[in-house]
Amino acid sequence: MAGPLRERKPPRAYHHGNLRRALLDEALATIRTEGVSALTLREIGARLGVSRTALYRHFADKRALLAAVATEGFRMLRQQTLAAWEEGGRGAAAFQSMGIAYVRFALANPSHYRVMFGGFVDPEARDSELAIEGEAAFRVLVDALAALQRDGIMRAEDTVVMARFVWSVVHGVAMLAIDEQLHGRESIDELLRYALERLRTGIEAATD
Amino acid sequence: MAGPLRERKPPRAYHHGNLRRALLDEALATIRTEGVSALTLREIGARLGVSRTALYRHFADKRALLAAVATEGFRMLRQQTLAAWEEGGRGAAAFQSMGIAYVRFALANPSHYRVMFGGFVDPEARDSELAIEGEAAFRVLVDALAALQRDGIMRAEDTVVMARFVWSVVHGVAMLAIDEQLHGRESIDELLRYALERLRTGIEAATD
DNA sequence: ACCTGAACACCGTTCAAGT
DNA sequence: ACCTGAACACCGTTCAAGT
Repeated sequence: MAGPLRERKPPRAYHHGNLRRALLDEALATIRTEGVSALTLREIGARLGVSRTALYRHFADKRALLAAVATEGFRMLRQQTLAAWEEGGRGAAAFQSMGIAYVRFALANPSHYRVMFGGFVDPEARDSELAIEGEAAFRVLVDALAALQRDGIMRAEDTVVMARFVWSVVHGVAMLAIDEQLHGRESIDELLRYALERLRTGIEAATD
Repeated sequence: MAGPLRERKPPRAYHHGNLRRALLDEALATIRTEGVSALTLREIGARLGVSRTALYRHFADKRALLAAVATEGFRMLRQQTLAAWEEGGRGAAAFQSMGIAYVRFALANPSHYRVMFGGFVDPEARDSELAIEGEAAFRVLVDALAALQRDGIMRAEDTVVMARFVWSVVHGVAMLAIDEQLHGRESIDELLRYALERLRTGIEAATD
């Protein structure tokens, strides 16, 4: 549990290169392995062979580091769900793909996801980079839904409320999966498949 | 941010009474106000006018305190959802009431909810009190769903998978609400109403 | 039994100083 | 600019000791 770690770089050498990126990666790895409450700035520095205070050149404090993790997470999430929507052909099938991409992101990046939604960053400053990225990620979903409504594929109800509902479903599945409340990958896939199908029958426009 | 707090009891006096309960309540209050990452055992002790180490008579360590919070949360959740189901008449309407009771519990007890699902307690020991209470809370949902399936009200699909889906929906709504990703209580109510209605059209048996 | 006080090995953060 | 090392005010936890 303890034991001397340290070195990986010749001591006394400046870090040179992208320390900010290295700090984020090291933090992500620690969160994934030990959980976010076990994250310490000192150990991150030690692992990178860098002074304890070097980090403050790149982040104001620990909260700022976590905010950066969350911001990056929302950006990745937006890109991946948008790619699924566009590459899937922007139709009903693409909407399902978006849902799969969403949960897949959470499973592949549990550290990011936990920080994004674990209550570690307060959603204060409405104009912060974090808030902006969060909004942008949500807008991908709203826009896709609006397009499907225009084509008469989805029910013509309040788009934002519908989008929040869809978000709740995939967020719920992702959270339970990360929390290990579901048991095993197979069980997660089965739930996701079922959820997306029942979501569809719940919000699709009647075809008869 | 700092400032001397302390006292509330004559110093040097033994606590007498239910210290365990007092410790839990103080922890809950701090989590609600400052967040779980700001919870310190020393401050809990100080607030109760008790030694820093008195806590170890009732909990093995900080994780055990959090586990107790989570366990209590699952017990309350089970009682409240079960009450909604039974008092609602065990039908389709009662099922909706269960959903409302679930989200209401989360909103009324965000400290409990955050600890239950925030990744602070590892879901290790399968036979721990925590795991048992968690299973019991989930079983209320499974049993209700099974009853509705027997009456032909719900689709005759895998009950556990269906239950996990329903859980995902209410869990997603609850989490987003606690995270302040929705904006305001009115918005939360609107989403919950919509979600429960679309959940119904998604999983109810066809009536024609 | 239940509680205390000192001690230990940690934290995040600041700040004067080095290159 | 970017990094260091010492220092400060905190943590969780242990342990001998008190009632």
